[in-house]
Amino acid sequence: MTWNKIKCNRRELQLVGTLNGGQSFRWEYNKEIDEWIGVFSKTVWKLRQDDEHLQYKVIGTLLNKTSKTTKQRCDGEIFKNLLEKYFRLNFKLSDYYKEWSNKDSLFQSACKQFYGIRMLYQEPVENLFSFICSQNNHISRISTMVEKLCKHYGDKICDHEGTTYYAFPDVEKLSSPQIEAELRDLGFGYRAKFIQKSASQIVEWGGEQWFKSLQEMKYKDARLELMKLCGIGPKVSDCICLMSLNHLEALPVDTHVYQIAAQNYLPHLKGKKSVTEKMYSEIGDHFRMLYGDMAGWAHTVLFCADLKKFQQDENSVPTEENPRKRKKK
DNA sequence: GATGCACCTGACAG
DNA sequence: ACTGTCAGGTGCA
Repeated sequence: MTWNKIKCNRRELQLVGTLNGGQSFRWEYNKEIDEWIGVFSKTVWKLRQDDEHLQYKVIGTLLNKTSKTTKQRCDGEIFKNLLEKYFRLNFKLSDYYKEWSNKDSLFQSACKQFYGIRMLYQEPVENLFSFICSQNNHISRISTMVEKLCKHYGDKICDHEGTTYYAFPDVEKLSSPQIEAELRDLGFGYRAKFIQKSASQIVEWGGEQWFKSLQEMKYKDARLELMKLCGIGPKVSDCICLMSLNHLEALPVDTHVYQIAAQNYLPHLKGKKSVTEKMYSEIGDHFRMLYGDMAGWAHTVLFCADLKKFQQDENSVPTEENPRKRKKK
């Protein structure tokens, strides 16, 4: 099978920063051949880049099994459209980088090395349960937990080069009562209850339709609605708003973002033990003031720069302000 | 309404 | 090999 191509240069899309920046936990990079393999939309994808294109192959898919209307279009443009939507390629990113650079000198210096960082447009269900797993947790363990969810409760898509690939399970499956005990046995800890409980709440409130209504709501309303779910607080709620509900002003404030904010913009917040709700909204509002209505996307670029900075600084001497970070993955 | 603390597990540093 | 620490937070007292 040959590679399909979408015109898109490296300034507009940088795969490593976008796929490995903590947005999705399902992409794997093969260094030897410079290719990515991953799953979204019940489809297994291989991706790579040249200077002028994003290249892709569809390794396997369940789409033609789930709907007849899809089947007719599967040979055509459907995969290209899915990919363009996933990477939000309709946004001219370099224009936004210019805009954010003009508004903020820190962004201006950070973005030089970290161009092409895109906000993925993810599926709400996968996004929500992945980030329930993310709380108080390492990226490496989050990835294995997400894979476990897929392997045990998702539909098999295909085998490829010795690995079996699974779609992310639907909410109905995760809502069944025995799930909590099963997930505990699988090592999910206290998150097991959150997953089962949230799933049944979502089913009760209308499943996919409920997510659709959240997209149509104002950001702040959608945020509060999500926080009614068990195991979803301010931070995870903002992750979901930003990454799968198209509320690009949503801005998740985690420990990293707090550090960045206190270090560079809001010095009076330095040295606090934890992020209170008041601090949380102060930090979010500051960035929204600074960058405007796509502040969440802009802050993700800063966040990536921060992650990578620590990876590069691995051999440097840790200080109190910059403690030794654990290796990601 | 604000603050403090327990929470599952395993990856990683010492 | 063998620990202690702690991670992209949240619920509950």
